[in-house]
Amino acid sequence: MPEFAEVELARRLWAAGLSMRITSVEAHPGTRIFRDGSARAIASALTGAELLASRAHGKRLLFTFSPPGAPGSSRAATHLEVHLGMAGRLFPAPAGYQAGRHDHLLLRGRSLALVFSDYRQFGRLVLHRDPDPWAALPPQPLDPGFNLPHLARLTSRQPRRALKALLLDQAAFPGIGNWMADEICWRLPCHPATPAGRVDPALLRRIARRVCRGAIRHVADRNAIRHGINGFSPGRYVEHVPPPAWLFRHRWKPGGRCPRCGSTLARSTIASRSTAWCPFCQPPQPPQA
DNA sequence: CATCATGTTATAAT
DNA sequence: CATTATAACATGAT
Repeated sequence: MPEFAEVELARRLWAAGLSMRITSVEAHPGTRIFRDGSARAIASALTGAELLASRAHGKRLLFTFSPPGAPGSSRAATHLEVHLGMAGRLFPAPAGYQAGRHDHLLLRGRSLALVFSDYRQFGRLVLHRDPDPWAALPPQPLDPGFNLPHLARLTSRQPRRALKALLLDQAAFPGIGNWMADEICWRLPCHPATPAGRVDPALLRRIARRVCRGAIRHVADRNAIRHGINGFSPGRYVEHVPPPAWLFRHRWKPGGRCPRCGSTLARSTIASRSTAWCPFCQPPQPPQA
């Protein structure tokens, strides 16, 4: 499920445990979540550690922990990288929370527990020992480096590539997923199969940034306020969603209509993902610049 | 029972 | 080599 804004929300929810010392760790071994390492290695690295920092980049999360034991220890910090896959969630829970069937990692502290839950197990947890495992990452849509020359490079690099495929490329648009990609295409407005070379890079930059900011406001900010850091209620995945003026609210409803012109939305598979668009606002474009 | 789902990756095909 | 399609992953909702 998680795209840019849901990932940011997940980061904020686990940030409820900042400066908390992990007294015990429960990690279900044998699930795919730990396929890049081992549940035991994570448990032993984090037991006794303190949560120092959290970062998010695109759909990825990085939580930094002190080395287990004394604060003055010379051992390097440990980083836990989290990817939520299609159905992963992070949430804070009461200290005595009992792990459910799909809760794969619990970090227990004195006052609360941090939980990673993922019923589909497409997510993953990876341990990093490097001082900076995120040394070189592409600019995100809201970063300063996401400027016009950068966008011009993205659209001209592979001019024949479908716009939607470019939007889903995490090296180009970190954090953009299936619903945000459709939202951006709809607002441009461009048919999702439009060749990237035909898209105005300045417009693409502006709309992508606008959709990201809106998603943060509607999905991360409001849910974080509602949950509160002491609320603990994991709640449903999305309680607050973008308003009805967004394509998001209509795209999967049978007979859903374009919020702008009222046309019945079209849908089919583009860039191997199911895609919705307005046939009137986003007519197909011939593959030529 | 069949289909689909806010994602990634390995592999095959073009 | 580069782009694109497909299958696989595990579970729940419709």
